[in-house]
Amino acid sequence: MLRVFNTLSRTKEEFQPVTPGKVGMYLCGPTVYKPSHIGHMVGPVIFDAIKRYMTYSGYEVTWVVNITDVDDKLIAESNARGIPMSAVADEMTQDYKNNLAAMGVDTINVFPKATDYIQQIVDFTADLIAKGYAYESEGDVYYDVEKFPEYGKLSNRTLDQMSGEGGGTAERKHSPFDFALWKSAKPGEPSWDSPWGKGRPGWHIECSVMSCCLLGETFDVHGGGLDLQFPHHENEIAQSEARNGKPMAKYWMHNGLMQASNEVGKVGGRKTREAQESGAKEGDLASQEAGKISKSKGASAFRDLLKKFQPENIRFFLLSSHYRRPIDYSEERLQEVGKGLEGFYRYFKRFESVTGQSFYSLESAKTRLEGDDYEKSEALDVYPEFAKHIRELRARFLEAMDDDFNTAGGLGVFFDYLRAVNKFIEETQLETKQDPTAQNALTVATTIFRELALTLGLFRAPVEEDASANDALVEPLMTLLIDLRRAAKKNKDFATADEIRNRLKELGVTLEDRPGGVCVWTRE
RNA sequence: GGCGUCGUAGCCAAAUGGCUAAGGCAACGGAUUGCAAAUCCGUCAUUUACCGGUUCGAGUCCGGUCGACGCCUCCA
Repeated sequence: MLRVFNTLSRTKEEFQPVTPGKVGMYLCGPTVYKPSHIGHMVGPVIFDAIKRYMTYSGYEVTWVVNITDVDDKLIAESNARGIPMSAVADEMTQDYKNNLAAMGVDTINVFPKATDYIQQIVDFTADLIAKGYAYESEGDVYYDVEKFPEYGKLSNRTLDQMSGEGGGTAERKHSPFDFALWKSAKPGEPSWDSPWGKGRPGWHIECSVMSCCLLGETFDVHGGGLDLQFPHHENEIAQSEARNGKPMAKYWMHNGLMQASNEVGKVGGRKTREAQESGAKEGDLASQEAGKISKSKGASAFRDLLKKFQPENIRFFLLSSHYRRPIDYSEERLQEVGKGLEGFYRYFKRFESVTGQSFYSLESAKTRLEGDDYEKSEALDVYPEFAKHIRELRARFLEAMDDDFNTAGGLGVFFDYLRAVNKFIEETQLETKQDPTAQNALTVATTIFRELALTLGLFRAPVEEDASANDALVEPLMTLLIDLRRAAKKNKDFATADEIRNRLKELGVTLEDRPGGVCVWTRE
């Protein structure tokens, strides 16, 4: 039984979709005006794992991630670069999608763009005016927050609490908290026709409209970063529920934000504003503090990070803490996680050398029910203790994931799993003995591991080797060196054997002598 | 100022109020090895920032103190 933390109730709830067996999931995607940074990958990777796990659990999931391609920031960027807004949007959308593809986030069903829904946005806005929840003012259309009594229910605040806050010029608005559904166009700005004159959509309306068009008036999961809880998601609720008269989403899920420990300054929050107002005397200090990574300042482009780290390394890192917690970004942390990952890769090679099968080609169960069946395999029962252990590990993993997608707990189980299978190889001496019975048991155990790893989108395919590092000569040269070294060892000429190994190590190549006179090499 | 989150070992990080507080990284022993590497075995939190309370029982619930952070303004 899946349990999900719902921001609306601030508790974990049993997951029961609106329509049995089907799940509609909407994640707020980016405003495409700058290249994405690592913070933009947090949500997609987490919800990718959530979708995979839900699918594995037997749900048919439709996942929508929107692209907001019309916005003040896009207009500013377009002006700054002297190219059309649509060109900026196309370029950054491509960057975003490239990054998702690199990260293996390929489970998103629809990427709707706001500009493809202008007519629906106009209709939606007109509905809100007709129902008395919005009003026109000098070509703009505003949502009248006073008319929606539940305003603030998601972020747990009331209009009274906020009074004295909020701001900007309120001349055109009834209340400073009213927000724009439609903005009139200034000369030269991209615009569309509407009953209120030429203009463009406000920020929040596109999500209400596209989620409704694609997933229905009430869908199951609405996700996004914690920073979107207010005002974005609050406003989406106000718009959608006022228009449709029913709950917008059953479960609201918010992921914690990526924090940068020092390289990116603190950019949000009251301190900065105060610092600015008081002559920035705290500014320098504040910029040294930890703070969330923001695209409005300095975070390096994700595509550059991909040059330094394997996508799987980044994915493993993102899944190594619970999704609702903030996660600190640092290259050291990424490297540390990478060391842990290597143990898995080594095991996959070991598995292949012992059974002759590639881990990546194992056909594992696609659903939990299939897996329940598969784990009963008699090949495993030949080794009762091992069988019991493997089944316990699988149960522990599923238990962790059922409890609000505890990927960190699940990854912990993976390391126990790794030890179990390595130990099994030692105990059965599979590296030096032919033992089909033990090989079968190991294959079953490893296939179950693959089944679980795939629910997180991990270990789907071999990590790409750096093509430039391996030209056709490397393989035969390594074979030559290893043969020479073997001959030296046979003659007890360990000095030569060690020199070969040491000098290769200096070149970044590690030799490992395995039982049976086998020598394996790996490079960094 | 309002609302909220968090504080678990040297670092990272799990844990429906209930058995010995997972796991990773680092470190240190041992097995194995010609020596290594890898792997396995073992050590590494009498205790969850601090103080008090509720309870048969608290990392977990309540109150307070200290500290870190988020939102209230563009954000994933």
